[in-house]
Amino acid sequence: MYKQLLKHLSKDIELTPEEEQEFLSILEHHTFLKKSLLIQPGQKVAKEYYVLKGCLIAYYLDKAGQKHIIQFATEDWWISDFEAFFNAYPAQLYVECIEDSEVLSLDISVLEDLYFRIPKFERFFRLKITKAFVALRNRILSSLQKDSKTRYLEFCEQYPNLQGRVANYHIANYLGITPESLSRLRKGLN
Amino acid sequence: MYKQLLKHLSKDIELTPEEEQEFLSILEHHTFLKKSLLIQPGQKVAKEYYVLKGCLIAYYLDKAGQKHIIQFATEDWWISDFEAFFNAYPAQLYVECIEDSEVLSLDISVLEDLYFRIPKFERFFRLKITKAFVALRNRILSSLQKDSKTRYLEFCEQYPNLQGRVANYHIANYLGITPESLSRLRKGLN
DNA sequence: CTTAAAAATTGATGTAGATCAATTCATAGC
DNA sequence: GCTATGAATTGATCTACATCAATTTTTAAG
Repeated sequence: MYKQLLKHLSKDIELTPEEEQEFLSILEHHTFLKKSLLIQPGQKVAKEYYVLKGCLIAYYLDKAGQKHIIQFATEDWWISDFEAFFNAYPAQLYVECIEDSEVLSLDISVLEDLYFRIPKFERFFRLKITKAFVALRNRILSSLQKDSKTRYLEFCEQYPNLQGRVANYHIANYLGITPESLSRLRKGLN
Repeated sequence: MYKQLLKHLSKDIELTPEEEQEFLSILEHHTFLKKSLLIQPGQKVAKEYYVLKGCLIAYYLDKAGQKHIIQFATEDWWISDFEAFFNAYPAQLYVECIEDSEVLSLDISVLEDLYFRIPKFERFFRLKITKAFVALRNRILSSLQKDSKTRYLEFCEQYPNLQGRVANYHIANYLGITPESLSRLRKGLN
């Protein structure tokens, strides 16, 4: 069941079988239906989520109250509300399932405790967020070269397995354009 | 001399005097003149840099060969080429001084070694990059609400100490607009 | 202080993509 | 299968910002 997850961990850190078991033991398994919310503003406990199956969207609200998609997460992705780590809440996060999904969750306080006992996990999550940082920075770069056709093509390349699974208006939101513009843009690609 | 840096570390981790000394001992001190480059493509060794004094710009190149500013770093900021950590180089980074600057550097391989000996440092840099991630994500949010006047005002709020130190064409580049547009936009603010 | 080079401003014009409105297409519930 | 609701497309128009070109202002060097 969790073979994929352990393989995923083993790319960055080497764990003993006991450590693997310890990690698995602090995870909680959930199934969420399409359209349900994993994270929403005002939630008391911060968690890390690991997607086993299905697809999630992370939305952020800006000051104008607009939702913006900042990330799609599918199988084998981690997603979390990093602001919660610092008890700082300028922006507000929603995480919504757009497909029925299976997810593992990990309470931040339990995770912090694990970091102290087994620093290898601190290493794992440091590497993970560093990669996320790089990916996010590349998104800023591509948004600065503000040609939306190129950005759409990059999106398709980057998420080939999302074709047909994610609504076009979600993709448009992610790209920062309107659904109408995306529609015209796609038309122009044939 | 390094009081500020130690204070900075102590916000996130508690170090013994010996650990503090060990950390300071692996740092190298440099002074760079205005317009010199700390990091440029093709550089063999990856480093972390800590700005003691002055101001640095991190530029990235996109596929079209255009430089885009993705970050300004002043006193007490860390800056580094995270892609180098993974030996992956899709994007190319320049870090340039726009003022005469004093900088401490830390070799990545030495740092990795330190992580194993004293995991607290892994913790420190995990927290640091998590904060950087949050800041970057907020930039994406503000770039999605693509009203450049608002974005400029946010920039001014976020970097109040850069007023007059950074050229307007650098700010325009950072915001993803032309210097002409920034000029008109600023005019409209009076 | 003078001069050259770089930065900032201003003006005129063009364009990508927004907005608003209407229509067609797809999906889900009965 | 039919109907209702949400998604996607298409068209017409508008606007923020880009681009190109010229001018003024600032900065740095001799």
